[in-house]
Amino acid sequence: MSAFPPAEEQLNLILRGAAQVETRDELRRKLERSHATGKPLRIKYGIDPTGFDVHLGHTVPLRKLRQFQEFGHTPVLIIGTATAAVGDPSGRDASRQGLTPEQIEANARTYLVQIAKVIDVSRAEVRPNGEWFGKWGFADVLRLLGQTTVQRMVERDDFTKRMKAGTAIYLHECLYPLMQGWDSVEIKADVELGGTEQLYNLMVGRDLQRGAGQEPQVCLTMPILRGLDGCKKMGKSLNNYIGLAESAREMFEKAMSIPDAHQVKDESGNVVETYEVMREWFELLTDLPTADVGRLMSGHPMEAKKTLAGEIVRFYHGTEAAGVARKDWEDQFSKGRDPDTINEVTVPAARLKDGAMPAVDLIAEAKLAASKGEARRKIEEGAFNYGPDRTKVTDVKATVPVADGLVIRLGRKILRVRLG
RNA sequence: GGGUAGGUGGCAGAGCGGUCAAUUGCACCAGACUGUAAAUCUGGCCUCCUCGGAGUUCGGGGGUUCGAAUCCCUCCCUACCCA
Repeated sequence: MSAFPPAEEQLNLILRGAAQVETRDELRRKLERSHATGKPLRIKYGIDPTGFDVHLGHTVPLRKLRQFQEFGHTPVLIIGTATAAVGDPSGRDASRQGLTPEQIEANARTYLVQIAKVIDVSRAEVRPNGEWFGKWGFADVLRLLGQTTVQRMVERDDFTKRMKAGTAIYLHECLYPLMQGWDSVEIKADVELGGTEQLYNLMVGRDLQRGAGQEPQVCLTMPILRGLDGCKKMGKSLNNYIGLAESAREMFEKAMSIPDAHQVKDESGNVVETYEVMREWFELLTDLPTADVGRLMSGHPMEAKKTLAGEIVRFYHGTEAAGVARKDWEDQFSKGRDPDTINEVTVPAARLKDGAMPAVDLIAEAKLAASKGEARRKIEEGAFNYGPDRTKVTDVKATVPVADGLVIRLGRKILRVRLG
């Protein structure tokens, strides 16, 4: 008796939302065998600890991994401690900076904490790939390099683009796909997950596994999540992401700011293609059935987006927090009231003169603007106001009477001042 | 090793002795409009203030000049072609 659901049933769910499978038949066979023998499949997902934040873009494959886990398969998380030092060239138009071991170590820890919000890490295998690459000598590296050719490496789209654009491609970047592929050999992966831009790297894993006499892994890619701009890939470098560590409030607000749709235009300004960004987010980030999404999308876009934002927040912060975040958002932006909870900033009481301080200083002190010059400009633009009746300041030299608990606003930003 | 073209503000990309804190586009911020979306229009986008100015910027260092992002020397870096 197998604890696994029938292969066909698993297959249907697994393929939902997926971009590509190499190959579908192999996946079915693996699922059938696992169903028959009761032996879980080993599902690999690799993440390079290159920063502090895991963001929603990562969760697209992670959620797929979670689905496998719920069926009873074994997630194998590769923490790219060795590969992070190289830097993945995939989808890049410039070479990526390698990191120091200390940074990598610190990042790896924070990553796991965040990943635990999506999958059950206690029931997953977590393997830093420094585990094996750390033991390698130069001869091992050479053997790995002998597994591919310059032609095959160079035919990749991202390298071709960089060659054309004349940006540097370093040799060590060519090593990256081989390393990632070798991880699959080490852990005997049955399936590897990744974004569509990972297809090349994933396929290298198949070759290396074949070379090592293993059954090649199935490559399953997920669509790339667009960032807050609704256009480019969500990522750290573009600062268009929602991090898993962010508060319910931040998540909700950011999710609400995504465009409903994004239009791609040609040089003469004609619309070539339109993406329904909101629908993509629904499909990649929530479990709502397709029918529900369709119904929401044909209703009022703002309602649909509130549902979307609420679903995202609920997953990471729970139902209650999602409700609060929604109410706060509605208060602040729809009703033009202050939300119940406002971030606070402490201003030293010594800065006050006769209970007041120059508006420019207040704004700079509260970090609502990057510099005093910017604060001045924002005042002139009429972006600053304070207090319950939203007194607007337009005179650059004006002072603001500051009492403990005063609410100040600049554009969409809002803060409560505490005297310290 | 030889040759050629380059390194300018978050990115792209002008400028090639004074009028350059540096045209323009993208990104970003704010205002109007609104659904805090998009589109559109407007303003802003190195820092400081007493708003008139002042101080630091154009790969690093040095030099020529009354004056340099712009000329010279040197070092570092990149791409392309040849070997």
